[in-house]
Amino acid sequence: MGTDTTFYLSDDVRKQNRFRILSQFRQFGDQSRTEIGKLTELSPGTVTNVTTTLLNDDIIDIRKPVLSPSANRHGRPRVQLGLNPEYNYVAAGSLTFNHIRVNVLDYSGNVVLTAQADVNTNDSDGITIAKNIADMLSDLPKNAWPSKFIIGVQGLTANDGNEILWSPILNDSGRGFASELAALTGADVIVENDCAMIARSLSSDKDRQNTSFGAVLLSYGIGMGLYINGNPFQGTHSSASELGHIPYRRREGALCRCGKRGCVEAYASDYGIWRTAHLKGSDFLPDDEMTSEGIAQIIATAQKEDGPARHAIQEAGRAIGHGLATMFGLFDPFPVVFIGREAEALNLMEDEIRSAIAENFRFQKQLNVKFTTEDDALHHIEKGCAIIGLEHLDQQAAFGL
Amino acid sequence: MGTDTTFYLSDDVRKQNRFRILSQFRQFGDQSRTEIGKLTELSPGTVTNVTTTLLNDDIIDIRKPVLSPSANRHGRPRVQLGLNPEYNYVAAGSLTFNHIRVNVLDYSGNVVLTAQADVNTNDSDGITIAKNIADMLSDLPKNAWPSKFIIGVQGLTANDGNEILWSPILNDSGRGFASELAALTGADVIVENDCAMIARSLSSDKDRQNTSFGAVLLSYGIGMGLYINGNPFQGTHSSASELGHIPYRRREGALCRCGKRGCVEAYASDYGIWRTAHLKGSDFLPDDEMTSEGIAQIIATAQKEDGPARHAIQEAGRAIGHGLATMFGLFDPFPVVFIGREAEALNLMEDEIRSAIAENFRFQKQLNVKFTTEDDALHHIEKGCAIIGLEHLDQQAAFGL
DNA sequence: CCTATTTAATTTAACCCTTAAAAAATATGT
DNA sequence: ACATATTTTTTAAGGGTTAAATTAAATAGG
Repeated sequence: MGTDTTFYLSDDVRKQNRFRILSQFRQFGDQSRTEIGKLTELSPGTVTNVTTTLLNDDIIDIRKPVLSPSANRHGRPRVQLGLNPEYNYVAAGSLTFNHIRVNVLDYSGNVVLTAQADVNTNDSDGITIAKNIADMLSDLPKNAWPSKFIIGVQGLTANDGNEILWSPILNDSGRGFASELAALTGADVIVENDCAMIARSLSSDKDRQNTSFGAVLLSYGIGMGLYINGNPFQGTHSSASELGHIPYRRREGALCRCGKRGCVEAYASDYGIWRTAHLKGSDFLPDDEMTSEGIAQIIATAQKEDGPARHAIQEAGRAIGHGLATMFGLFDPFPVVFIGREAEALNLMEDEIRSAIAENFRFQKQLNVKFTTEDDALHHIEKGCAIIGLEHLDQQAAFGL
Repeated sequence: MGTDTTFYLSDDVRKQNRFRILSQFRQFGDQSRTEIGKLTELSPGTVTNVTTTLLNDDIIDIRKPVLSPSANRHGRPRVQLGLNPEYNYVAAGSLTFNHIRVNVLDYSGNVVLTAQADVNTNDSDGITIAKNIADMLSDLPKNAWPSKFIIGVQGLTANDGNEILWSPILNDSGRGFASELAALTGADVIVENDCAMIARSLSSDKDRQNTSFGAVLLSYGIGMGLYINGNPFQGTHSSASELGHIPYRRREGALCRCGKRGCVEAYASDYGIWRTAHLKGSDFLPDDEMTSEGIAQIIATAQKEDGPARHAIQEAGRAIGHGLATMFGLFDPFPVVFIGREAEALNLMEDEIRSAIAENFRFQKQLNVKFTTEDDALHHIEKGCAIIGLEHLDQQAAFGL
């Protein structure tokens, strides 16, 4: 929380308290000054001072002077304050294989626009992709124009959010769409790893506050977002934590879409499962013949009967277990949330995952890692992006620039 | 740097600036108030205020009013201030296979005592080990008694420094020596991972400020300490980053001292190399027959001629390369510092390490990671511990408790 | 209807910290 | 001695926070 700027005069204290109070509104919604004071442990006088300047700056708003229905029947009623929706806007989107979806949210977090479109991601250049995205905002009134545009993308993104370093769904030109989009919209464009955003979204859950967990996305690829004791993990310069490309079967391994052999992904992603289920050779990379329906079919069949489909799912489980065991050795064990199309087959792979972990992980006899599943990966990617964008606005509002 | 406590009143500002100034002395040694002011960007008045209270608290000291020989010949001479050596003391030690070494340092960082002893680490209980360590302080005058005792140990240590979770050189009772030592000495005892301390020591190097790097210890085991953009990496609850136990040859793998098969360590540690060089079976775990001299012999032979010794070193290189490639996928590539007995054979393994990385690492065509070597692992372990201990004292002096 | 009671929010006075500017201290050079 | 140079301390002003007092705005009750 907060920011670790140099911090040595009282001006910084004021800004810090401004941010503190904005975060309070962000997390718990509309509140009275009294509540803010109690929860932030700031004195009533300070709350008055800070909220007065926030009101003057149009960052917060006075809501109807409703007094909580059941509570305090006596006394002066509390005045509810809340984030001013019109203070600023952010766009939060997801860019997935051949598909774009964008939400625009006001400063208080309400979605004011949702749009989606199909784009040929792999074959388009950056300008085309940027235009497609920008066009989705055409219905937006000018006064609701976003100043931040956060997009979750499958692939490696730079820590500063300025660059996509590698992506399985974008070519070299397509990777550069962010700067084009910034030029077209005038917004600050930030690209983030899809799984990091899922984790960001899940981390706002009350039960995950300040905990460690990994969000594993099982779909077109195998990705992971990781939180360590409440902080998002990042590599030295990218989103990193590439669970999908941990070596699983080095030498004799199956071909991975990254070009190498034997990655976890080559066995555990949808195309890996498809390949195993259809008894194709380990060099075969499915293309158009693999469809969403085909994958759903495999999962359904695997649930019903023992056979190639179920074996494929189980092999995926072993690969994932191997990858998780490796990660547990480097990051310590953490609870795992599975999400994405194949997550619904977790019941079929859980035994394989757990025994692969037991076989590979050291230092602890019995390791009972908690597994859960979540639905709707796209929703969480976009929610994570929205959180990032709104947090940027909060910092801007609190610290100025 | 600093601490991320809640921060909302001017009292916190003062403490923060106190810490700022102490860190300045810690990093650059004796200085005048003017220099402190310039480097910390605090005003002369503030420097006077803070140094006055620090002087009153006996935390800093007035040095001889030497004025720099060549510089300013006119004007009032600067008064050199410095950390008061007698303010407090720390002990910094290393606990390695059958050996203990301890340094006691005064608050300004001077070593005032060095002692070492042999202990049967694997067969001793916690009380015995603690007594052995405490006895090493017997020559110490009471006024130089350490209030912090930091010890670097091979194995997994808890993030809070209170516990050794697993160690190849300690049995279950031995692992508990820290609390016994605290009781015997009255000091706060903190246990830290040996490689994390090596990395801590190296991170204080000016060229490594705010950078990323890994310190790989090649000796009785394979360990690693990792810095990510200037911050020490820690797992969710332990020192983690166990490079040595990344799966390398899962199924057909050689036996590792951790009980599993095919770990990187099973090929790259001294016993792994010994085993390969002596053409022993993959289940053979050498004991007394493996000596320091024997390892030195293998390295010397490998340097001279092609044969089993050199092949063993090269196989070690492939295992290390595999481990590093896996880490690079999870943390992004980082420069590596090799240290420990086998580091001097880096010239014989570098090609194998690099080609194993090239074979396993994705996302980047040409990866030119910087390799360097460093001598005297024990020295760096102890220096890292000393830095930790003194930093604790600085925080105590600045923030009170 | 008017007043006591209760709770919320603001104002006031005191305190702490920082900084810029002025003053004091302490040397050198002539 | 006296002017000059540099370092350090002191002073006054400004900003932030808090505890306590005050003001505001509602309910309850006779």
